[in-house]
Amino acid sequence: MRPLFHPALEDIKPEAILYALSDPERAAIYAQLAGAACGNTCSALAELGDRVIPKSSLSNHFKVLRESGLIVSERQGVEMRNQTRCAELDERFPGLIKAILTAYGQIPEQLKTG
Amino acid sequence: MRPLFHPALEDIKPEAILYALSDPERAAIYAQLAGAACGNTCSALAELGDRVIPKSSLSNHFKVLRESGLIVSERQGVEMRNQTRCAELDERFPGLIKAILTAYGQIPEQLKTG
DNA sequence: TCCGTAGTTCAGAAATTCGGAACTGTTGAT
DNA sequence: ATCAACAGTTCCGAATTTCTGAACTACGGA
Repeated sequence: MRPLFHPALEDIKPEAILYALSDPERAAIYAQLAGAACGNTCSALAELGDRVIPKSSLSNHFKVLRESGLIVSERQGVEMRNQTRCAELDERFPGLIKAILTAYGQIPEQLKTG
Repeated sequence: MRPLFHPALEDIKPEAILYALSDPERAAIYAQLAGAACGNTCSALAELGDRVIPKSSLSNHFKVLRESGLIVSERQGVEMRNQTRCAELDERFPGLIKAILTAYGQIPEQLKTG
């Protein structure tokens, strides 16, 4: 497996963020991660709405989120822990993530103040 | 020519907004409109960066912006006046547009306070 | 009526997305 | 050591979307 790519904070592009979150399924995954205290695995999120997301699609969603700079993924044994880069991102693009999650009506408690 | 479709405020979807602005060219057009006091025409924006945007592409960009709810277009004689729906949108998705334009580093004066 | 201008629509090529099947890497059992 | 189970990735073909030149429509002026 290829090593996972994570962009440096300064290389994160707004268009990549917007693109990644313009897919409601990905946005829901991201919102879920933003709400989870600890990192979440891939398969834990396979069933967000009514449909079951195929695992290749899910894997791709995580890749898009990761490479846009929204999340960090780290292999932990057989599975993958995924966490948001909220704090970092808010520094680079103030208010952006919060406004997007609010627009989707998915703002988690942790982000409400700030 | 078919009548132009504009979604009602309550029908505007966050994913459509994000998608529309995830294209840097469209975002630049939108930022330009947001900065212009009066509406702007299509062809006035044909040359934003270094490349000249083909007019069919430009027409499509405006269509995407319009149908996502970001702008209103109105025929005025032979040309088209385009205006943003900033105020309305900010009511529906507080802070979203401002945060996006800020992220792109294109926040116009009019939006800086508020 | 005929021409020029602004923008839209059409259509085919190119690029992207989706998802099943095969594969990789890790853990635990025998 | 070998095997099986599991989490996730990669591959690749089908379906969808995007792009843009060319044709077309709509309006205004001469």
